[in-house]
Amino acid sequence: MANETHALNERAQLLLKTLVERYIADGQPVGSRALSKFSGLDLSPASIRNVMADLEDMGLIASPHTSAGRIPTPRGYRFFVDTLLTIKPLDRVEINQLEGQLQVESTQKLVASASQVLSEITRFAGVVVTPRRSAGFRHIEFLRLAEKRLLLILVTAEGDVQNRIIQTEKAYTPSELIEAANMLNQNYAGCTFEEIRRRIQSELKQLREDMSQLMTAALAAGDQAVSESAEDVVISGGMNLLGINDLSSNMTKLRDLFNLFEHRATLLQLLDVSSRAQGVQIFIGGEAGLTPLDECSVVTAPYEVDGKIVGTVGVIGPTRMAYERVIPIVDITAKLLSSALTQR
Amino acid sequence: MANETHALNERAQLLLKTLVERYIADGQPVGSRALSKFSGLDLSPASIRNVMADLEDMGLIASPHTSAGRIPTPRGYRFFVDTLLTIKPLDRVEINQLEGQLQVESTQKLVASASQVLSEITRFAGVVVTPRRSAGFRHIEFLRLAEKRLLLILVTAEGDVQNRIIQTEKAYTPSELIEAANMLNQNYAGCTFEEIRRRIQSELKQLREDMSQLMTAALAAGDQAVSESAEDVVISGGMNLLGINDLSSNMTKLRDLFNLFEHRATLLQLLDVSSRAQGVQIFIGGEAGLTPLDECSVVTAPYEVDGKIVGTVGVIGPTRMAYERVIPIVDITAKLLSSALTQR
DNA sequence: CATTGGCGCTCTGTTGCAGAGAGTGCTGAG
DNA sequence: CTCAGCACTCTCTGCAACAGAGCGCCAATG
Repeated sequence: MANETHALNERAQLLLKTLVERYIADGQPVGSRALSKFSGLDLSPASIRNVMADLEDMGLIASPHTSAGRIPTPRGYRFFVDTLLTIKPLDRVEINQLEGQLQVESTQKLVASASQVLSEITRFAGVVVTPRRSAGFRHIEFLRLAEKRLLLILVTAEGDVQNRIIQTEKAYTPSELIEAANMLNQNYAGCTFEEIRRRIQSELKQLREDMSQLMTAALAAGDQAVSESAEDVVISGGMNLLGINDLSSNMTKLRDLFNLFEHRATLLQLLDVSSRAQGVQIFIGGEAGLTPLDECSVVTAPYEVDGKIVGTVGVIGPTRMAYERVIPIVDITAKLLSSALTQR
Repeated sequence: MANETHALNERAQLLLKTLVERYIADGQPVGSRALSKFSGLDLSPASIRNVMADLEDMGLIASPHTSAGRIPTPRGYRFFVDTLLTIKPLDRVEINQLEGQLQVESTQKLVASASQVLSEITRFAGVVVTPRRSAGFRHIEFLRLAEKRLLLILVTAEGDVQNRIIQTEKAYTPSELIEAANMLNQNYAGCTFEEIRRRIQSELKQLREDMSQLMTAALAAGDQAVSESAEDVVISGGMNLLGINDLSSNMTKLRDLFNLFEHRATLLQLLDVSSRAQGVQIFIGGEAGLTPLDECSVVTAPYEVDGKIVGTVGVIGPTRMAYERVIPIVDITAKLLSSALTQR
């Protein structure tokens, strides 16, 4: 027993690799005979059994019961994706296809379509964390709808547009509205609402009474607009997971999973962690500490605007997924999203 | 055998009613003994068996196999909801609860929250068809974002706000933009874009060249905004259907159902039909002609704006659902939605 | 000493079978 | 018309037997 240390010899690694690949392809436990056929090595099943016993001792594979083949453990998957996996880059064609399906009209649509594209192309669930907004604005405008109803139009620093209808106590004249908008735009564009509030507070006495009312109403609406469109997670194609028999065998587990989807908060936490890392990250099984994700893996990649990470895209699927395909897809999607968001 | 005609005598009706009620409550086929216990009539199981045989002959109930109890057929359900069902109106409390959960901020939110409320309160899937927009506008505004980028703000006749970013070939001055917006607002407010297009075409020569370019860009954007926000169906809580064992017993059926959800077009067709009727409508099983809805029922009610029907709300659940609860819920939701939409 | 063929062991999945339980249809009596 | 009783049918469960798959171990081999 020389190889009980962490260093797997080359043969053991190759065997583990083919075992994982075959299991991902078939979904069936892999036996020594099958492995001897597909490994490429010219070894008899008996020899392979010895190696498999070692791999099992190291906690990389396990057998569901004495007389079935072996399947990878979470640790086995981890070793596989970390050191054995050979990812093939995407075709130019596939990249174009991805790019073509992103809807660039607005940030919201962009994010939603990214999630949808991921789910469609991988046939798993696509998730995207929407960018956290900096609470500033680029431009503000009032539009008179009715006697005492105003439409507040807010162009955020990211170039996104928000609308809010506000009720006022007093009826403002068009010129008053223009004056107020001008004042906000000229003096405070780029500031957060908190900053504006502080500064206005100190200048309050100089403002006409009616104007200050309008200002505070606008600030409140702005705050609300920003907080409402805070970080959130968009999930597409959750239904796809129904088709995965790895999961659907266990109805309760599946329902737990969907429950997790509805409670976005916990999911957000997981995805936030991933946004601290640089490239593609992979969470296998319950690594994230979320039990409902027991037999799932999460593949994520952060995306950025102007070089700053603002969110995360990813895919949730069964642990037994074709990583070599999913990883580049998530990677490219994150990059496409980054460039689409930076352009605007 | 005098009662083989369509006229069910009172006793048979009562028995059918309790049978359906018990089946809806238990989900188990109902046998003659159970029926004799719960019907309230003082009959022995043997007599009841005679009546049940009649009901089976008429196609109102059926047995899954020789020695199980009976379950209602689709025709049985239909008869039940048409003539036997006693619906109890909602509590004041429940109505308030419903009302409280509707988010009235915008039409979109209102519709989305209606769907969500329905799904949460019934624990089935909630569906709402968004109102088809009349293609007119109430107010239009241009906002300068950058050199040649304008933000077009469109307040629709329904009071909804749409934004569109348009690229122009020429850089317009603020005063030109205001002039263009004023012209559109003063002359064409309330018209459809098609009308405006026709009228502008004839007046084209009188317009300055650069202005006409801006106008046509605005019209195109307006058209797009309107067509994009055409009729659509919003589905909430599709996941709820996972919990229904009536359906989850059959994974394939469940998947078909979710496929139907993704292809909104077909669903839209069904819900459109329902909008022609006046009050609550119930589609049982495949009555709608959609096979994936085999073991489902759809309960719908149209909602209106200013007395004109503009959309449909409803619930999709298992055929074995508590109609006496679901029907008033859908009914009230439609009414609340109507009044919320009419107020604005 | 790594490799290999062989043998016994264990576990699963399927099949056949018997018995219990549930519910029906029918019949004959009140 | 109602009802008790009886035979019949169908499902469900547990049990036993059996084939298949795969492993571990051991002894033989180059």
